[in-house]
Amino acid sequence: MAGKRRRTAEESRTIVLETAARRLREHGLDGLNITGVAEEAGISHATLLHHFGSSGEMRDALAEKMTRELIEDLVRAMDARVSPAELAGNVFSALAEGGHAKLLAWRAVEGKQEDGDLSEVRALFDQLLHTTQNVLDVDSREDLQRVILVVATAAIGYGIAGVVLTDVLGMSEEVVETFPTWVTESFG
Amino acid sequence: MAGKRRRTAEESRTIVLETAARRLREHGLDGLNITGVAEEAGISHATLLHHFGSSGEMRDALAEKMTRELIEDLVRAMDARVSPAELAGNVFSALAEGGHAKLLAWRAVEGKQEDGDLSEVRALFDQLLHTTQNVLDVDSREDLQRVILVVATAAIGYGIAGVVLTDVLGMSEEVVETFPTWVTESFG
DNA sequence: ACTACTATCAACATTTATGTCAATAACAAA
DNA sequence: TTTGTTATTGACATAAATGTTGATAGTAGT
Repeated sequence: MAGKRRRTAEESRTIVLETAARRLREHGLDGLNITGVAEEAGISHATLLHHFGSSGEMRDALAEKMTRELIEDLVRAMDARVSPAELAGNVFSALAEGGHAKLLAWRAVEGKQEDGDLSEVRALFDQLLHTTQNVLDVDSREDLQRVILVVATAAIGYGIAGVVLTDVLGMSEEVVETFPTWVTESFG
Repeated sequence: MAGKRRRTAEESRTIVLETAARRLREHGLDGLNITGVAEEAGISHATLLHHFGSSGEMRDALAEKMTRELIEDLVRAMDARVSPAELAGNVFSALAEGGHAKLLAWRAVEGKQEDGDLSEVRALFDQLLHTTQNVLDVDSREDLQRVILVVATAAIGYGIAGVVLTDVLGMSEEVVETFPTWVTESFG
């Protein structure tokens, strides 16, 4: 029926990766097969392969995109000139948010170690350490590292198992909602 | 060549599930295909299907087994008559240990909500709340819930992303090793 | 209008995963 | 020994995912 719609290569790659990210959220890893992604993206799977080379490379590209978005969220969280506790709360939210936690869970369960630009993440956390070292009430650089680590790990764990845990602990909705704030204020 | 080795049904199921658990640890979710599991377990994949019915049922059985082991580890961690901080440390270790964190990551990324015996987990955490409410230095039941939640989420996040995070934070080995203790002592 | 480039896709080919079946054989009980 | 049960498996069947190819058709530049 409809004649071929010709997009730029970048446009197609973007559509595919956005579709793949949505399917990962909604259907889990099973949603990342190229036939399904291509169909939902409205292109043939041959076209998808033309742009990415292989199924694995598409997944790698998706992981890279999601990692980049996670970093951007973290940067945004740190850019805001707010109180230390609020900054920590932003970092918590950025990490705990569903899609990002799922990215980390995915990579963990696949046994993929972070290949490439871990240096970018490293620089980011360097910045975080620098930004917070003068405002957070900690004695040493070691304590600062510990505080950041506990906030980060708690956020990730919360993003992955928060619903179940607050359930089995019988926590009220109000206590749940104020938990991120409580965590960060307990340290900030 | 070798004649048929006949095991009891339970024996075969055990061998299969142990093999599957090992493959999940070593190869990620891709390791859970029945052909691979059967081969590594030393049986035909037809036999595997005979015992489990389908690939999905084998995975469900594996998830159940791993959940049971996680609960047993938690029970063990709580049984020990130790100081509150040490108890919290044991809970931390039980959750952070590789296999268990991977189980939770797996379920999170598959979007499976806990189907069945969540009641068992609930009872366990009830016990934990009861055991700790008199020994931990907290003001209210709400604070107790928060403390347990932060220890549990930090442990899970640590099991999933601990290596990467301690790396990008540039933490020394000594600080890393004492982190679980530090977390629990900061609250206990 | 012409050309070069390449995004697009249907059809085909291949590989892998999953599931079925009928026959065999180990083991326990009668 | 005989018999019933069922764990076991090779061979086959099916389904699903991935990858390949050749032809078609937008689009930009000349």
